[in-house]
Amino acid sequence: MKPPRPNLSELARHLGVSIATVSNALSGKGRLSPELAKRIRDAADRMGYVPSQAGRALRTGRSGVLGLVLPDIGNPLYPEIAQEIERVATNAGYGVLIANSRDEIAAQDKAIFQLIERGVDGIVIVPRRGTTVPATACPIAIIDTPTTPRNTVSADHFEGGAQVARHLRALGHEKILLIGDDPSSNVQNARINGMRSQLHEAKEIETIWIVEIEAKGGKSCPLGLAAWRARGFSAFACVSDPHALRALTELQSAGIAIPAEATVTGFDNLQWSSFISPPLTTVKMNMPEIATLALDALVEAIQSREASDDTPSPPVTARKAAVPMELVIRRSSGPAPKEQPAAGISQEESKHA
Amino acid sequence: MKPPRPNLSELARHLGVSIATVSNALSGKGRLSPELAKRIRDAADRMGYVPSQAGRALRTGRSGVLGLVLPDIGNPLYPEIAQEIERVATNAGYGVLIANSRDEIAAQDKAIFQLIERGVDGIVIVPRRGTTVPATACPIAIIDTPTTPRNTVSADHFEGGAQVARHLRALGHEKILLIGDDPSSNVQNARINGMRSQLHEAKEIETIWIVEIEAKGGKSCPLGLAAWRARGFSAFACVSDPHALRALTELQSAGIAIPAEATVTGFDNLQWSSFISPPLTTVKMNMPEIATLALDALVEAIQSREASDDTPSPPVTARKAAVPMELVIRRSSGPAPKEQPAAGISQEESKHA
DNA sequence: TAGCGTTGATTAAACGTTTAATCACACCTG
DNA sequence: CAGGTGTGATTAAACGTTTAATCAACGCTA
Repeated sequence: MKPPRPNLSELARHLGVSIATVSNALSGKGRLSPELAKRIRDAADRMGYVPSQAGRALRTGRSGVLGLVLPDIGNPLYPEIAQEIERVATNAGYGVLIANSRDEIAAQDKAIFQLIERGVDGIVIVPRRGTTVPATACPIAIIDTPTTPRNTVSADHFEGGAQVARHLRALGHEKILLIGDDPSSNVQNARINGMRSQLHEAKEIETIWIVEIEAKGGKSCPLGLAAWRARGFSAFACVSDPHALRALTELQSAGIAIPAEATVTGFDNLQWSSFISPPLTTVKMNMPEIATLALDALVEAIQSREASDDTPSPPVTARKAAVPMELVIRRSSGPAPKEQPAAGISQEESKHA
Repeated sequence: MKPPRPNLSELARHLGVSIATVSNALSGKGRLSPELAKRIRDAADRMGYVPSQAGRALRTGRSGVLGLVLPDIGNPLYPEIAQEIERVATNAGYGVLIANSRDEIAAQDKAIFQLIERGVDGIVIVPRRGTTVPATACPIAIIDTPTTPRNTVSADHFEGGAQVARHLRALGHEKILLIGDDPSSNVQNARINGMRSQLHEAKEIETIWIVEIEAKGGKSCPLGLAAWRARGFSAFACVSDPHALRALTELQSAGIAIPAEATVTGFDNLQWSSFISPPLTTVKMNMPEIATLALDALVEAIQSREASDDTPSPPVTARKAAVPMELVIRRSSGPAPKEQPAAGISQEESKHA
């Protein structure tokens, strides 16, 4: 009842062989007879041997752990990223250490440093908007936007925006309001630029930023969308599902029917977007592929670093930098209403099922 | 330009002292003159010394890493938990390794095992509904519900439910629909039981489970809430914000005004719940305190385990098992409508601002 | 039969840290 | 001045693994 956790020497002693032989048998590296190898492997899992990561890490210089830096774990956008990174990493034999940069400019660098201190073999970073990732001694993959200077791989936010815009044009919308949250976000700008790229012939395109509105109206204040509707804007294209949700409920509770009287679209296909009423038209990232590309590149860099020096090097590059997004058409988007409502229309009028 | 990562012996050689002295100076453990200690510390961070976790872990037997097992990282409920655990753990000098049990019954055990394999010092588990956590060789904290047998600490979901119910009663609601997702969830049952505990004198209380409705109607199908409204149910109390969102939008798009004609409440105070229209009345967990309690207990267990044996022991117990929840009253809840609408009412009628 | 290549196993060093044990030395005390 | 007490530093072992180097034994060939 002494050793609930045998180690290599325990095993070796018990079997009457050397430590190296046991190590070789379990890793399949050295030369040894097949029958002895099998005998050792059997004994190993009979005795419940589990290798010490610490010992291995010390010897090999690699910990088998990757770091994941997220701007704000609480933000509903990132869990899906975390989920996929974790899945792919686990498949590749890596553990994932999380770090939260809490959306603060300094916290990101500190988080990265702490991960390195913990001995991670590589880091995946979803950068806080507008920050630059410091050069580090271990390989780094950056997931931001395809046009961000040192980006490794990301969704093609621009093309995703273009898809939304084409969808809205096909539905006949002429006056479209683009709703962003923060103009300093690379991702949001890419999406908005993508939308604008397809809307040159539209009658009127405007962009509003929620942080600017909230700076005046206070946190969670109304966005005044009913007024935009009254001015004839029939489509409200948001840079993320939570904002679409905000728009959708604000319009609904102002008595404007979706999609009959106004169209609302989002981005990211968050879990609840499919079961609200009406279900939200949105754009989905191919996170499994993004995660796979990022981690493939990262793992390759880690392995090639093998016996090399470890001077800071630029972020790794993936086989493909931009992964297409997928437009998910649901019922929150519909044909532009025929009649242009007169300006100053009351919220109470014009109601259909 | 050779050594971007000096180690203790490098430092020692450079300073002309022994390795042990350097170690002592940096840890403040042994006996040495203050001025030498300072000289060593200065040199250490001038040369950019960063200790090897691997070496330390091997020697001390502790990795400084905790594992966090979540049922489904993609679920919007868990990120906040992850965020707070990460925060508290970082403050306590621990790293957090995440593991996803993907809501599968087997994956949870595998995830736990993998964490142990990676050498974590302790594990925080938010158990998948209805599973039992296996006994392990390292300390474990379980966050589920206060009444779950081996629970360490959690929000007082029952009392939270009671608060919602008292709020609804105070508003005059007599016919209340409780909306759950999955009856096998401990948390959801606790919340529902808590609500029921305060509703004995109410006229009519019913509970519906979304998984059962979807089993018939398909994923994301309507819940048929307008019909319940027509039967006179004026309050729809959901076990989580996403379900409340589903209910709220379903009612709104059926032309039922919130809160004038129906009240909707949720749980968990997710980020978007404050800025939808109307803002959602919900109940908030005190995650910072829960995380603190769980980690305090865990860290204490880790330290007391010091030189002790490492036979499996039951989950750690916290100073306080149930942390009160906080009712957040917003505009989605309002007084019960005066007139009881006649049965079979059409969705089109009875509309106010 | 001496020499050689191959096979199957062992020896020993190394990774970087912590820490108990030791040591040299100076200072006090009886 | 012998013996005891601190002080400030060093020595050396240990954690568990990987792996290059070594070695014994054996079957071949020359």
